[in-house]
Amino acid sequence: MNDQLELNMDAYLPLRDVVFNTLREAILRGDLVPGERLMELQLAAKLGVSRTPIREAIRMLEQEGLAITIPRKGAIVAGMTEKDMQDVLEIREALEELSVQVACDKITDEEVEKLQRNMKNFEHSLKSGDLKKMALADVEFHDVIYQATDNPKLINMLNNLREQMYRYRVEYLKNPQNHEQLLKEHEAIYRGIMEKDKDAVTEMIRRHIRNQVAVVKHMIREQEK
Amino acid sequence: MNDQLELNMDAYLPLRDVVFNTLREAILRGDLVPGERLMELQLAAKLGVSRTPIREAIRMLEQEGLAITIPRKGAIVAGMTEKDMQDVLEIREALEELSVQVACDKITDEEVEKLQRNMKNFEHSLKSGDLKKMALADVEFHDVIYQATDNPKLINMLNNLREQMYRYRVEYLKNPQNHEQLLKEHEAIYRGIMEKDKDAVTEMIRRHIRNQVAVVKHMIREQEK
DNA sequence: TAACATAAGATTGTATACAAAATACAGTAG
DNA sequence: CTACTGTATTTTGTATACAATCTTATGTTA
Repeated sequence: MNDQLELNMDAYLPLRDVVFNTLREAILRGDLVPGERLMELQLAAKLGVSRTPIREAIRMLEQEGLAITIPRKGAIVAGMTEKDMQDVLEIREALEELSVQVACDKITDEEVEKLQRNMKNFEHSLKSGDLKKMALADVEFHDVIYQATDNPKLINMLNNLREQMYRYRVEYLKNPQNHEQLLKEHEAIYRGIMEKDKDAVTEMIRRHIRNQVAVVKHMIREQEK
Repeated sequence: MNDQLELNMDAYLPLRDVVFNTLREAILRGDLVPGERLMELQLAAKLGVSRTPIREAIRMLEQEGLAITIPRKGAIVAGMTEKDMQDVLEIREALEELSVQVACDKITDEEVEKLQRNMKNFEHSLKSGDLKKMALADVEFHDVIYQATDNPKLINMLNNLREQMYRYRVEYLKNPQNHEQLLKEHEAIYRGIMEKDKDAVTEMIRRHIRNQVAVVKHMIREQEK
């Protein structure tokens, strides 16, 4: 059923990392759905490797919150209830606020320019109608801010939190009603950071996150049926 | 040299979890020092298990930031530079602030009572002079606040962040000069939460964290020599 | 038919075996 | 003495084998 599962052997990485990336993306894309069992032998056969790298990849997924394993019963893809999403967004709000505040202090002129470019790029992507492009452009916009914090651990956490809602993100972008709103918010965030107005930009990023809560929650409620 | 390494086989857990906990504690205690190599065969021999659970445990440590592995070269215990600590505390400050704010909204009367008990317990532990006791009582005090947030992901993150500075925590408590200060801060935090005064308690927890920064930084600087 | 016991099969847990890469080292040429 | 090269050793990467546990199916009894 999951015939999308295919190894990318380009890079000369240990198989555990290749398997980890493959499974991670499959989960985030929704090819592997919450609750689905991750059976070692089955995955090993499908990916053409032995159980060893599969097991190690599962340990890594586990620590990222993407899989849950019950000893001697096996691993399943972690689901996300409405409560889980609320919890994630609560944390994300705090850390996104932190990141824009730090960014106001540390961002360089080049990075501000890059932020502007990526904002415009996002605007273009909305017109293209290509969902993948939009999602990528959105990520790239926020990434400039993350990078500007110069705090690798924070960047890592934010990427992780964002990843957790990736499945719903694409759905969110499908609805053109959200586009104008998103664009306005990006512009306001950009302006705030450019002017290093911490209070304004904190308020903006807060709204930016909160606007996503209701929509994503609604989607989860649909899905849980 | 690390003869402290010993497996605790009480619980009926998969060996990977037992090994993970063992190594984690050894790292946090400082028995395994930053930069030290985690060699599979050596650890397997020392702990009396095969390489398989060792490798899986290392994958888990990696994801927690306690170990770093370079493909085909092996894993080493992750170190903490002054910059790393600063980064951790920056994040911790934001999440501790979040946790007290949420706690103000959600904490129950029983939990407030428990907070008071744990505060007094911490006070007693200071008088006892037992460092382990102090560290535990301190953890228990803050844990009440964490639990009150009713956000398991947040609790997990905060525990993880706190863990990262555990090695320095004990050193911090060794100096009696810090005791009175700590006690005052705990009292102020308790009072703020009891009165649900978000602004006050946010300010207090911020100070509580920041007071640790200078001291811990100093210790790292000593250690890096 | 329902409840249960039991055996067969499937799946995870752990150890081991073998392959590939990295490292250490000895010897040699310059 | 230094730099290099080839070899031996160590260490990690991956696959496989065997054991323990869990699941499922089957059949038996009430």
